[in-house]
Amino acid sequence: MRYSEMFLPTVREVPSDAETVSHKLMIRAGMIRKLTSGIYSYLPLGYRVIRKVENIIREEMHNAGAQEVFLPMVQPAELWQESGRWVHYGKELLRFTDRHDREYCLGPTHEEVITDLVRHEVKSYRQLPVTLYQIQTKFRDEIRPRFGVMRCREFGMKDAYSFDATEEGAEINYEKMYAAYNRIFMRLGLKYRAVEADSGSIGGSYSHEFMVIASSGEDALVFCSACDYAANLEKAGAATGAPKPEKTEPVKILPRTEVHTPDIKTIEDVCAFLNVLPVQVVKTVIFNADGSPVVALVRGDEEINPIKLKNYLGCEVLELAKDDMIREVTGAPRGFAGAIGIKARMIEDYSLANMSNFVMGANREDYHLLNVNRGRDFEVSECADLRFVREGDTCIHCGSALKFARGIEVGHVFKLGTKYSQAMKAVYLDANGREQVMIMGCYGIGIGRTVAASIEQNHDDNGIIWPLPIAPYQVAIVPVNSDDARMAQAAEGLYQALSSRGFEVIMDDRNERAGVKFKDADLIGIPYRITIGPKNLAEGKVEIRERGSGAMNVLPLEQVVNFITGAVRKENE
RNA sequence: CGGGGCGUAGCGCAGCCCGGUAGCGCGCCUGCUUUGGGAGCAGGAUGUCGCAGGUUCAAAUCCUGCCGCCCCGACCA
Repeated sequence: MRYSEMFLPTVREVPSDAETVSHKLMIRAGMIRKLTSGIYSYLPLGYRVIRKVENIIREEMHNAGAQEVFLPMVQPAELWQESGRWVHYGKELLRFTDRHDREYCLGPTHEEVITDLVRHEVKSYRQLPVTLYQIQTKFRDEIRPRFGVMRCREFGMKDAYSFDATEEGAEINYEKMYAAYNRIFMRLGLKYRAVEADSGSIGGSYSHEFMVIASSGEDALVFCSACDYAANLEKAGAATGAPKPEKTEPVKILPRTEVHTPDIKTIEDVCAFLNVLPVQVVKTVIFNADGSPVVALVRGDEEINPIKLKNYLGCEVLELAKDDMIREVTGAPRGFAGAIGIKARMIEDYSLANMSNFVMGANREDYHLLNVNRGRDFEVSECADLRFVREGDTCIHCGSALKFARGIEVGHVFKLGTKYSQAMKAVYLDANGREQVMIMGCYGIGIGRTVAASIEQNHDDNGIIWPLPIAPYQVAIVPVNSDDARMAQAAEGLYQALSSRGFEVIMDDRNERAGVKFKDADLIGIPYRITIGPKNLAEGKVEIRERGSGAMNVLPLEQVVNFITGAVRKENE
């Protein structure tokens, strides 16, 4: 396209409310504009990239046997009441009423709608399995939208849903999608990692997140330095038993004593006051699990991972106990809780395994206990992995050291099981004529977020560096001086030649100085720039520069088409 | 929802403390010059100073209320 005719408003100055590189560059490159908090318009350049990503996803979905549908965004409350999420989804679900006072919501995801569709049409095992997907705008009323399209309220998402008659079938579908996702993110040219994840409010038995590695990422991920284990920090399993140097002699159990610790509440304070190390202290944390108190014990230098605890308990809502509940179970204010005599269900983390003669709250205001020992002083019947792993911890699979990285979650695959099909009665008749509940899976990719993640990974000081498969245009033609008839003519010739062969080309025919054109071409990240300048043109030559590597080639006009064809073909391999 | 900040030309900002004709840079329009990394000169257009109310002879500036946006936290596929 001719630049002079394009709606491509690039800006030199960075908008003051942009924080991340991708947000700044998407605005500067004229890809997006904000309408209101967390809601963005895509301009032509941005939308071209979106469509490229969508089409790659479409191809791989079709290869994986999924069929495209298009589901409503406005959904009736009844459906959500049936699944139970009208109550549980919370304020992220934007609800409203129509003129008849009927209740609706904007779809933040589409399990209910798709389950409703399939339960009406699928009656027999002969019709299964079926996998459907759509690319839709979702709305989630995020508490705090940020980072441009990375975490916004209205966003484009590809979501696929599989329905199977058998567990084995569901597994196969999950594997198919997992493989398709790997192909998608590979084709998009992203450095990513698939990690084990918690399934969160979508529910279901297990899931993987696809994380694009980026220092600006909102999520922490953990991976093994030796084997291929990788997990979300929330999910990452800690090796059982605290790593302890081998002990030669049995520990002498010392008599328990109570010490006065006025206003000493945190582990840090306790350690300083009693001159002990955090590894000699047991942290006693009281939670409110669906209204009942639950006590979790962990070594003083570790942190409780509430998601692990929640999954262990299988409760609906888990939060830190309020002061009155703490007083109720410990008889003391916050800061002095301990295991001895506490009135609640108690679970200890594996990190307590080798501890003896440790420090603990006394369940009495301003007192702690020294030389507490399990068995003698208290018993805990339940033991589980409750703590956050830390960098350097041992891998639960191979025992090597774990490493940390930051990532942007761009895709998530869930094995849902029967959570929705059960609640919404999506059933079929099996070969024996018996009614069975369908087994579901769901698989999402955030489109806009994927684009932003790509920019986070592919940019320099001058702007975006698009990987060829998602570049909005492949080639930019820059005649250094558009007033010069010979340059303009050469540019026009190349433009026609490349366009007619199916390449996507921007011809910068603006009456701007060369510097401006170069800056814009760099900013919007076009992979190949063909510069037509006076000296080279006098010899019938032009210059081709690669945006990413900066590699430069000067070659005769008539070889340009071949060069670009070859370069694009090579990239696609 | 708690804490903090901001709202003045299309964009980025100054002016506000200490009330007195609304400014700068970029962009935009016109002309001339210039033309390989965001040009120079000359001329020009553009504002209900977020909204509402109050104080005052006089409010961008002081006071009250509201709205919007951003950041930190809590929360969350």
